[in-house]
Amino acid sequence: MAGASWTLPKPRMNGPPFFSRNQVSNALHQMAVLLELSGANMFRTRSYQNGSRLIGSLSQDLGELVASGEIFDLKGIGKGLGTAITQAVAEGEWPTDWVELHENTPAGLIEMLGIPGVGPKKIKMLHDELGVLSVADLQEVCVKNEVAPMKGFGAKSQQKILDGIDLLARFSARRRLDIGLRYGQTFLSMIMDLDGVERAELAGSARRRKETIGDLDIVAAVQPEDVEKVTSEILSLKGIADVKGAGDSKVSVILDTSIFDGGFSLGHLDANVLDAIGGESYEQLESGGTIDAQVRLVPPHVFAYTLAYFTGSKEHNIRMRQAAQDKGLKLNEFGLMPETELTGIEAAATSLPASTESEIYQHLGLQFVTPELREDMGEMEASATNSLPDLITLSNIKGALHNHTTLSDGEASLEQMADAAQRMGWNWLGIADHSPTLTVAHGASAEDLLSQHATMQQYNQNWKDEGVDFRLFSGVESDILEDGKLDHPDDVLAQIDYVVASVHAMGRWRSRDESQNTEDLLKCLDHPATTVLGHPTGRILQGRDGYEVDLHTVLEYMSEANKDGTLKAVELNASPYRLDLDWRLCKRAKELDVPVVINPDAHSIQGLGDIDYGVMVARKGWLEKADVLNSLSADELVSRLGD
DNA sequence: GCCGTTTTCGGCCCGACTGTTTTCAGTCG
Repeated sequence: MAGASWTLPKPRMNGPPFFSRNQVSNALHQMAVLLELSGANMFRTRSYQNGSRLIGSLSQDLGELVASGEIFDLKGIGKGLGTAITQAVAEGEWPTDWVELHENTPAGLIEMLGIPGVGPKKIKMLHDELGVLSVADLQEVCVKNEVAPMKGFGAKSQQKILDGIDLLARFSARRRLDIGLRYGQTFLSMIMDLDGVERAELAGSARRRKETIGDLDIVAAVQPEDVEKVTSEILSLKGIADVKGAGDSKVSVILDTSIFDGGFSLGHLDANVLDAIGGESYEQLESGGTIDAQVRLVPPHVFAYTLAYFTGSKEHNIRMRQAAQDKGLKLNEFGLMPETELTGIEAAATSLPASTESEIYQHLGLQFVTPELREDMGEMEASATNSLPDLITLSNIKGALHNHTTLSDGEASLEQMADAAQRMGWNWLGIADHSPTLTVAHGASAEDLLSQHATMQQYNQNWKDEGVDFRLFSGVESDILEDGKLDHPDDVLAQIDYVVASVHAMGRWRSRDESQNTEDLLKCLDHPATTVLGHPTGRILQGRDGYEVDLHTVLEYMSEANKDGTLKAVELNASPYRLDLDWRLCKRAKELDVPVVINPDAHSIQGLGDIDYGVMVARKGWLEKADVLNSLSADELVSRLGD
């Protein structure tokens, strides 16, 4: 939890609204965690959690909702939370009890929540009875054998805590989507090949394409008489570093990189990213990393239910259960059935049959929800009214605008990149090398940029003459400088096709506050040459948070600008290290009619392949073909870019 | 703390697993 401060946000404005959506959402989330630790009623805790999600994904202006009192109309915001939020937003003051709870909760207790097998109740007991204030304290009292004699604990619990602390120190972090999928798909294909496995699928957050993944869940359909055999076959697969447990229905293991045939390599990393995630030793860290995996073995007739259940999310499952309840049915990982005396797998005998997840949704009168959307972010409502989006697919992609060549810090030449794009079946490719200010990335001079532009025009003419349906677009990734200025003279920018404007001076931007950063981005968008806002927050997953910025305001501003016919698009940076725009905001961009462009930000030929991750996130963000510039033909793009 | 046409109280999703107990509490997903 690097960087988590656990103080309530400070007001950034001098008048209302004193706090932004993100700040209120964060405050509610922190309150939920702190309430949990204080032993509060779990349903009360959940209210804060729901409130946090609700406010965080709000599309309306929070200041206006508060001013008009409509905040109380939101489902999930009642008298308590509504009053607290109103006080904060309108007056700049958090409720006294919120402040006190923050002041009275030692930061170490929050950190202890990360230890597997240790939850709020145990932390509270350890704190109250042994005075434990931190993970280090906890380790000490365990070693001194002071935990085992406590009521409700024992020798095994004490050891489990010590193991958990060890695990937390060794690899506490979640893994990025690309790494998780690499492990997941490899392990899955090994399991599918086993004798006795009839079907198997990746479930969990990997299947939902979350940007990071905690552990892998795989569901396998196995006849009961084969379970024992399959279990032992799984345990003898390569790549298993440790076995955490193996029962009748579940095998729990830890995988390491020996699972990969060709060894483990991350490929090219640009200097910026490498710096943020810990330098040269990073690849070594990843190649020594592990990931937890659970395989659920279930009879074939309950497979679809178990797959749906373990795909989650938890929030989506809750909504599904409520939908079942509304029909007088009970939904669990074994089936969808009328209330019965039977429990567990026995009750499955009374379940409505379903061999696919679609049938489960059908039984509930719902449209099938694709796994990426199962986050309770509006998909249940859309499903009920048969209005889920027709999501973009990889085959809709005809090109991308933000890629690098050897002119700045890319590994491949213009020719090699163009060739690779054609082999991927693309019809066009945009090159946007770095601008002069970014010296670490060998930012190209105006002269070199214009020379590259001339070369591209020549190639374009040649392809046209040869009847090849492929075109290059010349852009630049311009640094956003002080006051939102761009990094080349206007007359230079006017000659090329487009500008991707991105922030790279992260030190400065991260030290400033949200309103100032937002203001500078808006100024930069005012420049007529600015076409695309590149990696909008500058975050590096597992590396560093982005700079503070109110992207809702930025997107609304872009939306207004687009009404004049000028093109202001937001980038969804497809690098698995970034995935920035966040999927939660893709949906907002879509609602505002701000075009999204999925950009691999490729620094090599292989880097173009990162488009896959961009499409995954775009789908998770509800984007359809028409919402994304990548689906345009070269001619259509020319007309969108204007003169 | 939220919710409600069985509405101002009494519910709130559900089950497995673990380790502790001797019928259950805590944690996890």
